[in-house]
Amino acid sequence: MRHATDLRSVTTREALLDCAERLFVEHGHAATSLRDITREAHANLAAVNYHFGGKEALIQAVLKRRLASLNSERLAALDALESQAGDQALKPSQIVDAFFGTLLRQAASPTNEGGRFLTLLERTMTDPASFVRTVFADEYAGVLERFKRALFRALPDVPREEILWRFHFMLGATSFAIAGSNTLRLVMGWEDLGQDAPSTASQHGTTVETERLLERLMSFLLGGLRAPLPQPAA
Amino acid sequence: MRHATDLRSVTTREALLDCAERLFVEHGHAATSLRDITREAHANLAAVNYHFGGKEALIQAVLKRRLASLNSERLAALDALESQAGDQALKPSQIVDAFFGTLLRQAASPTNEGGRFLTLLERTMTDPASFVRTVFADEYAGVLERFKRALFRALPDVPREEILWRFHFMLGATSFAIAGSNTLRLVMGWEDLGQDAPSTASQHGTTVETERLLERLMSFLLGGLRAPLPQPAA
DNA sequence: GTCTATATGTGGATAGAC
DNA sequence: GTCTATCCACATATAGAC
Repeated sequence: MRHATDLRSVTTREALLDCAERLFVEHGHAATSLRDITREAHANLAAVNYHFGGKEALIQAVLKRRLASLNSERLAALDALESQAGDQALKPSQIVDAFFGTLLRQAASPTNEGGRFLTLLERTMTDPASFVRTVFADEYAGVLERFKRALFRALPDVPREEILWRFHFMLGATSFAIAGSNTLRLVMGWEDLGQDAPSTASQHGTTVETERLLERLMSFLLGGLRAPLPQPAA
Repeated sequence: MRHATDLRSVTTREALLDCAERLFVEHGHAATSLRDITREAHANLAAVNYHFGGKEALIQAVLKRRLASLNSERLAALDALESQAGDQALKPSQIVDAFFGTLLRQAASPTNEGGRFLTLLERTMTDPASFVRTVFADEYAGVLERFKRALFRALPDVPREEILWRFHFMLGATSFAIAGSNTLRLVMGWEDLGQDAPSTASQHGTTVETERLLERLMSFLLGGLRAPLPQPAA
Protein backbone atom coordinates (compact mmCIF):
# COMPACT_ATOMS: atom_id res chain seq x y z
CA MET A 1 0.00 0.00 0.00
CA ARG A 2 2.90 2.38 0.39
CA HIS A 3 6.36 2.15 -0.94
CA ALA A 4 7.54 5.68 -0.58
CA THR A 5 8.84 6.53 -4.06
CA ASP A 6 5.17 7.34 -4.34
CA LEU A 7 4.29 8.44 -7.85
CA ARG A 8 5.39 10.92 -10.49
CA SER A 9 8.09 13.10 -8.93
CA VAL A 10 10.94 12.62 -11.32
CA THR A 11 13.19 15.09 -9.63
CA THR A 12 14.27 15.12 -6.03
CA ARG A 13 12.68 18.47 -5.63
CA GLU A 14 9.28 17.16 -6.61
CA ALA A 15 9.64 14.07 -4.51
CA LEU A 16 10.32 16.25 -1.52
CA LEU A 17 7.26 18.36 -2.20
CA ASP A 18 5.03 15.33 -2.62
CA CYS A 19 6.23 13.52 0.47
CA ALA A 20 6.25 16.64 2.57
CA GLU A 21 2.68 17.37 1.59
CA ARG A 22 1.50 13.92 2.53
CA LEU A 23 3.28 13.94 5.86
CA PHE A 24 2.06 17.43 6.68
CA VAL A 25 -1.50 16.35 6.09
CA GLU A 26 -1.09 13.27 8.22
CA HIS A 27 0.79 14.72 11.16
CA GLY A 28 0.96 18.47 10.72
CA HIS A 29 4.12 20.29 9.78
CA ALA A 30 5.23 20.85 13.35
CA ALA A 31 5.29 17.14 14.03
CA THR A 32 7.02 16.29 10.77
CA SER A 33 10.80 16.39 10.79
CA LEU A 34 13.06 16.89 7.84
CA ARG A 35 14.39 13.45 8.56
CA ASP A 36 10.92 11.98 8.10
CA ILE A 37 10.50 13.74 4.81
CA THR A 38 13.84 12.95 3.29
CA ARG A 39 13.63 9.33 4.35
CA GLU A 40 10.25 8.97 2.69
CA ALA A 41 11.45 10.70 -0.45
CA HIS A 42 14.61 8.62 -0.67
CA ALA A 43 16.56 11.81 -0.53
CA ASN A 44 19.38 12.98 1.62
CA LEU A 45 18.81 14.96 4.76
CA ALA A 46 20.67 17.91 3.33
CA ALA A 47 18.50 17.94 0.22
CA VAL A 48 15.78 20.06 1.75
CA ASN A 49 18.21 22.71 2.68
CA TYR A 50 19.81 22.60 -0.72
CA HIS A 51 16.62 22.80 -2.74
CA PHE A 52 14.50 25.05 -0.59
CA GLY A 53 16.76 26.69 1.92
CA GLY A 54 15.13 25.39 5.06
CA LYS A 55 12.06 23.80 6.54
CA GLU A 56 9.88 26.87 6.53
CA ALA A 57 10.60 27.51 2.90
CA LEU A 58 9.66 23.92 2.09
CA ILE A 59 6.36 24.30 3.86
CA GLN A 60 5.66 27.48 1.98
CA ALA A 61 6.52 25.84 -1.31
CA VAL A 62 4.11 22.99 -0.60
CA LEU A 63 1.32 25.42 0.11
CA LYS A 64 2.09 27.75 -2.75
CA ARG A 65 1.99 24.94 -5.28
CA ARG A 66 -1.56 23.99 -4.36
CA LEU A 67 -2.95 27.42 -3.67
CA ALA A 68 -1.64 28.92 -6.87
CA SER A 69 -3.17 26.16 -8.94
CA LEU A 70 -6.49 26.36 -7.14
CA ASN A 71 -6.82 30.09 -7.35
CA SER A 72 -5.84 30.43 -10.95
CA GLU A 73 -8.51 27.89 -11.81
CA ARG A 74 -11.00 29.86 -9.77
CA LEU A 75 -10.17 33.03 -11.59
CA ALA A 76 -10.46 31.27 -14.91
CA ALA A 77 -13.90 30.02 -13.97
CA LEU A 78 -15.01 33.47 -12.97
CA ASP A 79 -13.56 34.99 -16.11
CA ALA A 80 -15.47 32.52 -18.24
CA LEU A 81 -18.72 33.25 -16.46
CA GLU A 82 -18.33 36.99 -16.68
CA SER A 83 -17.38 37.13 -20.33
CA GLN A 84 -20.29 34.85 -21.05
CA ALA A 85 -22.72 37.02 -19.11
CA GLY A 86 -21.68 40.18 -20.89
CA ASP A 87 -22.47 43.15 -18.69
CA GLN A 88 -25.14 41.40 -16.71
CA ALA A 89 -24.61 40.45 -13.09
CA LEU A 90 -23.92 36.81 -12.42
CA LYS A 91 -26.24 34.61 -10.42
CA PRO A 92 -25.08 33.91 -6.87
CA SER A 93 -25.11 30.21 -7.58
CA GLN A 94 -22.66 30.67 -10.43
CA ILE A 95 -20.26 32.60 -8.28
CA VAL A 96 -20.50 30.15 -5.45
CA ASP A 97 -19.85 27.31 -7.84
CA ALA A 98 -16.86 29.01 -9.39
CA PHE A 99 -15.34 29.41 -5.98
CA PHE A 100 -16.38 26.42 -3.95
CA GLY A 101 -17.19 24.03 -6.74
CA THR A 102 -13.77 24.54 -8.24
CA LEU A 103 -12.26 23.74 -4.88
CA LEU A 104 -14.13 20.50 -4.45
CA ARG A 105 -13.59 19.38 -7.99
CA GLN A 106 -9.90 20.04 -7.75
CA ALA A 107 -9.80 18.19 -4.46
CA ALA A 108 -11.32 15.21 -6.20
CA SER A 109 -8.92 15.24 -9.11
CA PRO A 110 -6.62 12.23 -9.49
CA THR A 111 -3.62 14.37 -8.60
CA ASN A 112 -4.86 14.44 -5.05
CA GLU A 113 -6.05 11.48 -3.11
CA GLY A 114 -9.35 11.95 -1.39
CA GLY A 115 -9.52 15.02 0.71
CA ARG A 116 -5.81 15.40 1.27
CA PHE A 117 -5.67 18.75 -0.36
CA LEU A 118 -8.67 20.01 1.54
CA THR A 119 -7.13 18.99 4.81
CA LEU A 120 -4.03 20.91 3.88
CA LEU A 121 -6.06 23.95 2.97
CA GLU A 122 -8.11 23.80 6.12
CA ARG A 123 -5.03 23.68 8.30
CA THR A 124 -3.44 26.48 6.35
CA MET A 125 -6.40 28.69 7.01
CA THR A 126 -6.08 28.34 10.75
CA ASP A 127 -2.38 27.84 11.22
CA PRO A 128 -0.91 30.07 13.89
CA ALA A 129 2.54 30.35 12.33
CA SER A 130 3.09 33.64 10.60
CA PHE A 131 5.07 32.22 7.70
CA VAL A 132 2.04 30.11 6.85
CA ARG A 133 -0.37 33.00 7.11
CA THR A 134 1.82 35.02 4.82
CA VAL A 135 1.57 32.51 2.00
CA PHE A 136 -2.13 32.21 2.49
CA ALA A 137 -2.68 35.93 2.42
CA ASP A 138 -0.51 36.42 -0.65
CA GLU A 139 -2.18 33.71 -2.65
CA TYR A 140 -5.70 34.62 -1.69
CA ALA A 141 -5.76 38.37 -1.74
CA GLY A 142 -6.47 38.80 -5.43
CA VAL A 143 -9.04 36.07 -5.77
CA LEU A 144 -11.05 37.20 -2.81
CA GLU A 145 -11.19 40.70 -4.16
CA ARG A 146 -12.59 39.51 -7.47
CA PHE A 147 -15.17 37.25 -5.91
CA LYS A 148 -16.27 39.81 -3.42
CA ARG A 149 -16.94 42.28 -6.19
CA ALA A 150 -18.89 39.68 -8.11
CA LEU A 151 -21.03 38.90 -5.09
CA PHE A 152 -21.70 42.55 -4.39
CA ARG A 153 -22.98 42.93 -7.92
CA ALA A 154 -25.04 39.78 -7.75
CA LEU A 155 -26.72 40.73 -4.48
CA PRO A 156 -27.18 44.47 -4.71
CA ASP A 157 -29.85 44.66 -2.04
CA VAL A 158 -27.92 42.77 0.63
CA PRO A 159 -25.66 44.87 2.83
CA ARG A 160 -22.05 44.31 1.90
CA GLU A 161 -20.98 43.55 5.39
CA GLU A 162 -23.58 40.83 5.51
CA ILE A 163 -22.29 39.33 2.28
CA LEU A 164 -18.78 39.26 3.64
CA TRP A 165 -19.84 37.48 6.75
CA ARG A 166 -21.79 34.93 4.80
CA PHE A 167 -18.90 34.38 2.49
CA HIS A 168 -16.82 33.70 5.53
CA PHE A 169 -19.38 31.25 6.87
CA MET A 170 -19.38 29.50 3.52
CA LEU A 171 -15.65 29.11 3.71
CA GLY A 172 -16.04 27.45 7.06
CA ALA A 173 -18.74 25.08 5.93
CA THR A 174 -16.69 24.09 2.91
CA SER A 175 -13.60 23.69 4.96
CA PHE A 176 -15.38 21.10 7.01
CA ALA A 177 -17.15 19.55 4.09
CA ILE A 178 -14.59 16.93 3.39
CA ALA A 179 -11.61 17.63 5.48
CA GLY A 180 -13.03 17.54 8.99
CA SER A 181 -11.10 14.51 10.05
CA ASN A 182 -12.55 14.43 13.49
CA THR A 183 -16.02 15.81 13.44
CA LEU A 184 -17.14 14.06 10.32
CA ARG A 185 -16.64 10.69 11.90
CA LEU A 186 -18.32 11.76 15.07
CA VAL A 187 -21.29 13.40 13.47
CA MET A 188 -21.81 10.58 11.07
CA GLY A 189 -21.46 8.03 13.80
CA TRP A 190 -18.62 6.19 12.17
CA GLU A 191 -16.18 4.44 14.41
CA ASP A 192 -12.74 5.81 14.93
CA LEU A 193 -10.35 4.02 12.66
CA GLY A 194 -7.61 3.73 15.23
CA GLN A 195 -4.59 5.81 15.97
CA ASP A 196 -3.53 7.46 12.79
CA ALA A 197 -6.47 7.20 10.50
CA PRO A 198 -6.01 8.73 7.08
CA SER A 199 -8.17 11.43 5.62
CA THR A 200 -11.75 10.41 6.11
CA ALA A 201 -12.94 11.23 2.68
CA SER A 202 -10.41 9.08 0.89
CA GLN A 203 -12.28 6.07 2.15
CA HIS A 204 -14.95 6.48 -0.46
CA GLY A 205 -13.42 9.30 -2.40
CA THR A 206 -14.61 8.40 -5.81
CA THR A 207 -15.72 11.02 -8.24
CA VAL A 208 -19.30 9.97 -7.69
CA GLU A 209 -19.12 10.64 -3.99
CA THR A 210 -17.55 14.00 -4.57
CA GLU A 211 -20.30 14.89 -6.99
CA ARG A 212 -22.92 14.12 -4.38
CA LEU A 213 -21.05 16.01 -1.74
CA LEU A 214 -20.83 19.00 -4.02
CA GLU A 215 -24.57 18.96 -4.53
CA ARG A 216 -25.21 18.74 -0.83
CA LEU A 217 -22.79 21.49 -0.04
CA MET A 218 -24.02 23.78 -2.77
CA SER A 219 -27.61 23.68 -1.65
CA PHE A 220 -26.53 24.32 1.91
CA LEU A 221 -24.32 27.23 0.93
CA LEU A 222 -26.94 28.83 -1.26
CA GLY A 223 -29.56 28.36 1.40
CA GLY A 224 -27.34 30.18 3.84
CA LEU A 225 -26.32 32.86 1.42
CA ARG A 226 -29.90 33.71 0.53
CA ALA A 227 -31.34 33.34 4.01
CA PRO A 228 -33.51 36.17 5.27
CA LEU A 229 -31.49 38.94 6.83
CA PRO A 230 -31.20 39.09 10.62
CA GLN A 231 -32.73 42.54 10.86
CA PRO A 232 -33.98 44.06 7.60
CA ALA A 233 -33.48 47.63 8.71
CA ALA A 234 -29.89 47.61 9.92
CA MET B 1 -0.75 45.00 28.85
CA ARG B 2 0.48 41.70 30.14
CA HIS B 3 1.99 40.83 33.41
CA ALA B 4 1.65 37.09 33.34
CA THR B 5 0.12 36.28 36.70
CA ASP B 6 -2.88 36.88 34.53
CA LEU B 7 -6.10 36.59 36.46
CA ARG B 8 -7.84 34.26 38.85
CA SER B 9 -5.74 31.12 39.04
CA VAL B 10 -5.07 30.88 42.69
CA THR B 11 -3.34 27.57 42.48
CA THR B 12 -0.31 26.73 40.37
CA ARG B 13 -2.37 24.12 38.62
CA GLU B 14 -4.90 26.66 37.43
CA ALA B 15 -2.24 29.13 36.42
CA LEU B 16 -0.67 26.46 34.27
CA LEU B 17 -3.98 25.66 32.63
CA ASP B 18 -4.74 29.30 31.93
CA CYS B 19 -1.35 30.14 30.52
CA ALA B 20 -1.12 26.97 28.51
CA GLU B 21 -4.49 27.67 26.96
CA ARG B 22 -3.52 31.13 25.92
CA LEU B 23 -0.21 30.09 24.47
CA PHE B 24 -1.76 27.16 22.65
CA VAL B 25 -4.24 29.47 21.01
CA GLU B 26 -1.55 31.90 20.02
CA HIS B 27 1.09 29.53 18.74
CA GLY B 28 -0.37 26.03 18.70
CA HIS B 29 0.61 23.38 21.18
CA ALA B 30 3.42 21.99 19.05
CA ALA B 31 5.18 25.32 19.03
CA THR B 32 4.64 25.93 22.73
CA SER B 33 7.24 24.53 25.09
CA LEU B 34 6.82 23.73 28.73
CA ARG B 35 9.41 26.37 29.37
CA ASP B 36 7.18 28.98 27.77
CA ILE B 37 4.23 27.90 29.83
CA THR B 38 5.92 27.67 33.18
CA ARG B 39 7.71 30.96 32.68
CA GLU B 40 4.45 32.70 31.89
CA ALA B 41 2.71 31.08 34.84
CA HIS B 42 5.53 31.96 37.25
CA ALA B 43 5.87 28.31 37.98
CA ASN B 44 8.76 25.96 37.92
CA LEU B 45 9.63 23.92 34.88
CA ALA B 46 9.00 20.72 36.77
CA ALA B 47 5.54 21.84 37.83
CA VAL B 48 3.83 20.62 34.69
CA ASN B 49 5.17 17.17 35.17
CA TYR B 50 4.23 17.17 38.79
CA HIS B 51 0.68 18.38 38.34
CA PHE B 52 -0.24 16.72 35.07
CA GLY B 53 2.33 14.09 34.33
CA GLY B 54 3.59 15.46 31.05
CA LYS B 55 2.92 17.79 28.22
CA GLU B 56 0.31 15.68 26.47
CA ALA B 57 -1.68 15.32 29.65
CA LEU B 58 -1.58 19.07 30.12
CA ILE B 59 -2.93 19.65 26.66
CA GLN B 60 -5.69 17.18 27.26
CA ALA B 61 -6.55 18.84 30.54
CA VAL B 62 -6.80 22.22 28.85
CA LEU B 63 -9.17 20.87 26.25
CA LYS B 64 -11.24 18.82 28.65
CA ARG B 65 -11.88 21.76 30.91
CA ARG B 66 -13.44 23.80 28.11
CA LEU B 67 -15.22 21.03 26.27
CA ALA B 68 -16.80 19.58 29.38
CA SER B 69 -18.15 22.95 30.40
CA LEU B 70 -19.44 23.73 26.93
CA ASN B 71 -21.14 20.42 26.40
CA SER B 72 -22.80 20.23 29.77
CA GLU B 73 -24.28 23.63 29.12
CA ARG B 74 -25.49 22.46 25.74
CA LEU B 75 -27.16 19.46 27.25
CA ALA B 76 -28.77 21.63 29.90
CA ALA B 77 -30.16 23.91 27.21
CA LEU B 78 -31.56 20.97 25.29
CA ASP B 79 -33.03 19.44 28.41
CA ALA B 80 -34.80 22.68 29.21
CA LEU B 81 -36.24 22.95 25.73
CA GLU B 82 -37.43 19.40 25.65
CA SER B 83 -39.05 19.38 29.05
CA GLN B 84 -40.76 22.61 28.12
CA ALA B 85 -42.02 21.22 24.83
CA GLY B 86 -43.49 18.14 26.43
CA ASP B 87 -43.76 15.40 23.85
CA GLN B 88 -43.79 17.73 20.89
CA ALA B 89 -40.85 17.97 18.53
CA LEU B 90 -38.66 21.01 18.92
CA LYS B 91 -38.24 23.62 16.24
CA PRO B 92 -35.00 23.41 14.28
CA SER B 93 -34.12 26.93 15.30
CA GLN B 94 -34.36 26.00 18.96
CA ILE B 95 -32.02 23.07 18.52
CA VAL B 96 -29.56 25.06 16.51
CA ASP B 97 -29.57 27.75 19.12
CA ALA B 98 -29.04 25.31 21.95
CA PHE B 99 -26.00 23.94 20.18
CA PHE B 100 -24.40 26.83 18.35
CA GLY B 101 -25.85 29.69 20.33
CA THR B 102 -24.57 28.18 23.53
CA LEU B 103 -21.16 27.94 21.94
CA LEU B 104 -21.04 31.54 20.89
CA ARG B 105 -22.44 32.84 24.11
CA GLN B 106 -19.93 30.89 26.12
CA ALA B 107 -17.17 32.11 23.84
CA ALA B 108 -18.24 35.65 24.63
CA SER B 109 -18.37 35.16 28.37
CA PRO B 110 -15.91 37.17 30.44
CA THR B 111 -14.03 33.99 31.33
CA ASN B 112 -12.74 33.90 27.80
CA GLU B 113 -11.33 36.81 25.94
CA GLY B 114 -12.76 37.33 22.52
CA GLY B 115 -12.70 34.25 20.39
CA ARG B 116 -9.87 32.52 22.17
CA PHE B 117 -11.99 29.58 23.11
CA LEU B 118 -13.35 29.20 19.61
CA THR B 119 -9.88 29.16 18.15
CA LEU B 120 -8.98 26.42 20.57
CA LEU B 121 -12.04 24.45 19.62
CA GLU B 122 -11.45 24.89 15.94
CA ARG B 123 -7.91 23.63 16.18
CA THR B 124 -8.98 20.74 18.33
CA MET B 125 -11.42 19.64 15.69
CA THR B 126 -8.76 19.36 13.06
CA ASP B 127 -5.71 18.45 15.07
CA PRO B 128 -3.81 15.52 13.62
CA ALA B 129 -2.47 14.27 16.94
CA SER B 130 -4.31 11.24 18.22
CA PHE B 131 -4.22 12.25 21.86
CA VAL B 132 -6.14 15.37 20.90
CA ARG B 133 -8.69 13.51 18.85
CA THR B 134 -9.29 11.18 21.74
CA VAL B 135 -10.32 13.96 24.07
CA PHE B 136 -12.50 15.49 21.44
CA ALA B 137 -14.26 12.24 20.66
CA ASP B 138 -14.83 11.44 24.31
CA GLU B 139 -16.26 14.80 25.18
CA TYR B 140 -18.47 15.10 22.14
CA ALA B 141 -19.89 11.66 21.64
CA GLY B 142 -22.82 11.99 24.02
CA VAL B 143 -23.85 15.49 23.05
CA LEU B 144 -23.84 14.80 19.36
CA GLU B 145 -26.03 11.79 19.85
CA ARG B 146 -28.63 13.82 21.71
CA PHE B 147 -28.64 16.65 19.21
CA LYS B 148 -28.80 14.34 16.25
CA ARG B 149 -31.86 12.66 17.66
CA ALA B 150 -33.47 16.00 18.30
CA LEU B 151 -32.83 17.12 14.74
CA PHE B 152 -34.17 13.90 13.30
CA ARG B 153 -37.40 14.47 15.19
CA ALA B 154 -37.60 18.09 14.21
CA LEU B 155 -37.09 17.39 10.52
CA PRO B 156 -38.88 14.10 9.92
CA ASP B 157 -39.15 14.55 6.17
CA VAL B 158 -35.47 15.28 5.56
CA PRO B 159 -33.27 12.23 4.97
CA ARG B 160 -31.13 11.58 7.99
CA GLU B 161 -27.94 11.48 6.03
CA GLU B 162 -28.72 14.92 4.72
CA ILE B 163 -29.30 16.23 8.21
CA LEU B 164 -25.98 14.87 9.35
CA TRP B 165 -24.14 16.52 6.50
CA ARG B 166 -25.82 19.80 7.15
CA PHE B 167 -25.04 19.56 10.80
CA HIS B 168 -21.45 19.07 9.83
CA PHE B 169 -21.54 22.08 7.52
CA MET B 170 -23.00 24.13 10.33
CA LEU B 171 -20.14 23.13 12.56
CA GLY B 172 -17.73 24.37 9.93
CA ALA B 173 -19.48 27.67 9.45
CA THR B 174 -19.58 28.25 13.18
CA SER B 175 -16.01 27.25 13.58
CA PHE B 176 -15.04 30.01 11.21
CA ALA B 177 -17.55 32.44 12.59
CA ILE B 178 -15.21 34.05 15.04
CA ALA B 179 -12.10 32.03 15.12
CA GLY B 180 -10.91 32.22 11.52
CA SER B 181 -7.91 34.29 12.30
CA ASN B 182 -6.69 34.35 8.77
CA THR B 183 -9.63 34.29 6.45
CA LEU B 184 -11.70 36.74 8.37
CA ARG B 185 -9.18 39.47 7.90
CA LEU B 186 -8.78 38.65 4.26
CA VAL B 187 -12.43 38.40 3.45
CA MET B 188 -13.26 41.52 5.34
CA GLY B 189 -10.41 43.37 3.75
CA TRP B 190 -8.75 44.30 7.00
CA GLU B 191 -5.03 44.69 7.01
CA ASP B 192 -2.84 42.13 8.60
CA LEU B 193 -1.96 43.26 12.06
CA GLY B 194 1.62 42.16 11.84
CA GLN B 195 3.42 39.05 12.85
CA ASP B 196 1.57 37.59 15.75
CA ALA B 197 -1.80 39.17 15.70
CA PRO B 198 -4.14 38.10 18.45
CA SER B 199 -7.52 36.56 17.92
CA THR B 200 -9.36 38.72 15.46
CA ALA B 201 -12.58 38.82 17.34
CA SER B 202 -11.09 40.20 20.49
CA GLN B 203 -10.58 43.46 18.66
CA HIS B 204 -14.19 44.36 19.09
CA GLY B 205 -15.26 41.43 21.17
CA THR B 206 -17.86 43.11 23.27
CA THR B 207 -21.07 41.40 24.14
CA VAL B 208 -22.87 43.58 21.66
CA GLU B 209 -20.71 42.44 18.79
CA THR B 210 -21.19 38.84 19.75
CA GLU B 211 -24.91 39.32 19.82
CA ARG B 212 -24.87 40.64 16.28
CA LEU B 213 -22.61 37.87 15.12
CA LEU B 214 -24.91 35.34 16.65
CA GLU B 215 -27.84 36.77 14.76
CA ARG B 216 -25.94 36.72 11.51
CA LEU B 217 -24.73 33.23 12.03
CA MET B 218 -28.10 31.89 13.09
CA SER B 219 -29.88 33.12 10.02
CA PHE B 220 -27.15 31.69 7.84
CA LEU B 221 -27.25 28.33 9.58
CA LEU B 222 -31.01 28.07 9.47
CA GLY B 223 -31.03 29.09 5.84
CA GLY B 224 -28.61 26.30 5.07
CA LEU B 225 -30.34 23.77 7.25
CA ARG B 226 -33.70 24.37 5.61
CA ALA B 227 -32.42 24.78 2.09
CA PRO B 228 -34.17 22.76 -0.62
CA LEU B 229 -32.78 19.28 -0.93
CA PRO B 230 -30.30 18.55 -3.71
CA GLN B 231 -32.42 15.84 -5.29
CA PRO B 232 -35.84 15.31 -3.73
CA ALA B 233 -36.07 11.66 -4.73
CA ALA B 234 -32.78 10.25 -3.55
C1' DG C 1 4.67 21.28 46.43
C1' DT C 2 8.64 23.60 44.77
C1' DC C 3 13.13 24.06 43.07
C1' DT C 4 17.98 22.96 40.82
C1' DA C 5 20.56 20.24 38.11
C1' DT C 6 20.88 17.14 34.78
C1' DA C 7 19.95 13.09 31.80
C1' DT C 8 18.63 12.03 27.31
C1' DG C 9 16.72 12.70 23.01
C1' DT C 10 15.66 15.06 18.68
C1' DG C 11 15.45 18.71 15.65
C1' DG C 12 17.32 22.01 11.95
C1' DA C 13 21.22 23.47 9.82
C1' DT C 14 25.96 23.43 7.67
C1' DA C 15 30.86 22.34 6.23
C1' DG C 16 33.24 20.01 3.14
C1' DA C 17 34.36 15.62 0.50
C1' DC C 18 32.74 13.38 -3.59
C1' DG D 1 23.42 17.75 -6.80
C1' DT D 2 24.38 14.37 -3.37
C1' DC D 3 26.19 12.52 0.77
C1' DT D 4 28.54 12.09 5.59
C1' DA D 5 29.56 13.81 9.77
C1' DT D 6 28.88 16.99 13.04
C1' DC D 7 27.51 21.26 15.55
C1' DC D 8 24.39 23.33 18.46
C1' DA D 9 20.06 24.75 20.23
C1' DC D 10 16.30 23.33 22.66
C1' DA D 11 12.79 19.99 24.15
C1' DT D 12 10.81 16.73 27.72
C1' DA D 13 11.43 14.43 31.64
C1' DT D 14 13.33 13.03 36.18
C1' DA D 15 16.20 12.55 40.38
C1' DG D 16 16.80 14.31 44.56
C1' DA D 17 17.57 18.35 47.86
C1' DC D 18 14.74 21.62 50.26
